[in-house]
Amino acid sequence: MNQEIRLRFAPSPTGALHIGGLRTALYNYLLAKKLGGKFILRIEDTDQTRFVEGAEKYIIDSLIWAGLVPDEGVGFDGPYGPYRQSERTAIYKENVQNLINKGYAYYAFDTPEELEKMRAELATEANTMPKYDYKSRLKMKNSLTFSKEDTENYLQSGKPYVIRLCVPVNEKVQIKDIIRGEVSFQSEELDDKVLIKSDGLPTYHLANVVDDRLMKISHVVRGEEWLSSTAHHVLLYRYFGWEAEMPEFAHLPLILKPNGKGKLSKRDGAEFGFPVFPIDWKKDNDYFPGFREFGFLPEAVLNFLALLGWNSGTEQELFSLHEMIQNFSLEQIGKGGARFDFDKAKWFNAQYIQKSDPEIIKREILKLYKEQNLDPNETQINIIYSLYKERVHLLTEFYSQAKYIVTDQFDLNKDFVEKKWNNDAYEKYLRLIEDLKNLDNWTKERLEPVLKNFMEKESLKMGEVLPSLRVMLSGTPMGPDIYNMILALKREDLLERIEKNLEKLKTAK
RNA sequence: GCCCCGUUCGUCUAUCGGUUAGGACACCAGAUUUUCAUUCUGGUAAGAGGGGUUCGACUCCCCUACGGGGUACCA
Repeated sequence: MNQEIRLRFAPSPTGALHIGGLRTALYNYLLAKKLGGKFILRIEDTDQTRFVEGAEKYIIDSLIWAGLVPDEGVGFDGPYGPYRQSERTAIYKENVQNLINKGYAYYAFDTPEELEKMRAELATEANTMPKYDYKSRLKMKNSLTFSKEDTENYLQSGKPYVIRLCVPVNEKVQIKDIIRGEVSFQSEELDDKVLIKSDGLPTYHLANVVDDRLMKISHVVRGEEWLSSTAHHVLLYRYFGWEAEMPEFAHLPLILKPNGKGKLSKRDGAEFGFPVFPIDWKKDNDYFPGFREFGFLPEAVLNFLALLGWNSGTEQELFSLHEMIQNFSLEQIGKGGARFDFDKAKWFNAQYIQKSDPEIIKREILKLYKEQNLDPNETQINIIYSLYKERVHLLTEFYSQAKYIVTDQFDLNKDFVEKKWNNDAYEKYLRLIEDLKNLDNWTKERLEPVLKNFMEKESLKMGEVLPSLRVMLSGTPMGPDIYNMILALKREDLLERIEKNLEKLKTAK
């Protein structure tokens, strides 16, 4: 087999792309690039009832943010378009006609009510969910039970109908899955899947097989939720006469909720306090901040996602996209579902903040402050970066922790005020301010003796003075080296700020 | 209910019949930072249970349990 390598990521535009989808895209991208092939974006918009405005653009924007830019697809062109399934209905109809001619598909005229009735009537204890299959199809209204004339008449009448796959009896359907090995189904267990819906649009099953064939897809890498229906897909390939050139299949394990109970869903973000979307998603009155808004670098998200299920077989944890491509293989993907671990995601991000080109991080810092209507100068940005790059896990912390360098608008840490601050020290700090005022030419070397003196004279410990001073300076008792913090501010501003916040501490207590 | 897939430290995982079961996150302790964070060092911690196969099983087979997915004119 010496065919071109082509992989597709095929989401449906029913809402924001979630992080599991992004991982699927990543694995497709990695394999495509590893094998020197193409990465294709196909939009599976065959369900008009679930169509969500803006979702398609969101998917594209997310992929671009993450750096997984398609070679072909919706928004990127290519020789196998259109890449939007809603624009390919004629193709599906033509192909399904071929199936009907060969007797592998048939028309079905049952209304939703009639289907429901069938399920209710046929339900037994041993089979609580009866299917439209070899057992029931001859009891239903379809071209198998209608005479030729009746079928013709029905079709002409303009009444709605669907086209179903006629699944055989007593056949073993085998699937070769790169991740799971051989998986087999007995055909009696399979239902007569709808291929064309009454609105004339295809279902996923038909559309994905036809498109994968026509778009010359070499590998289908998708979520585990598709494993069961792959048997139907194999049958379709067979009936179309394409079985010998079927793509290879790989079904990915799912990303689970942190508590392991079920797959990660869109609502979990709000519940557990972490992002589940790459970038922010606004819909009606809902707003979901994404990884980007939480302060993640895309490289970190990719690295985190890649390792959620895949490993290189070595002890390396940090991979650039390029290294991931070099090392990737589907065989190295685990079979079990992986729980989402936000702590680990943050750890990756901290690593990337430290590793990344300082200019990129500084640009992000500036953006962050601009969003808050602050305009730090270059010197301040440099100070923020160098003082905090080893302390933060999220880019947003460059603002939340370091904004005191740019503004004096911040609250004093409540916990400190209540538990640590003692008003007995008030007078002492007044005297420190005097000492500082009397000191000119501030440098670390000149400040140090002043502070040491102060502690000795007032019999205060480092552990009391440093947090207290930090609170007066920045609002929180934690932070980088105190001298660096002091020197990060202008002398007059600093003195003024300490005085002001010392008063605040006193009155707040 | 039925079908399919899965199950190694709390979490992500390595191991592809013979290892003191390794690494990472988290956690704990010590060192450094005369504070916090970072960093460094060390530590706690795992093969769901039961049967086989084998000289030998985390690795292979079967059963059970548990988890997940599917069972739509949704993808």
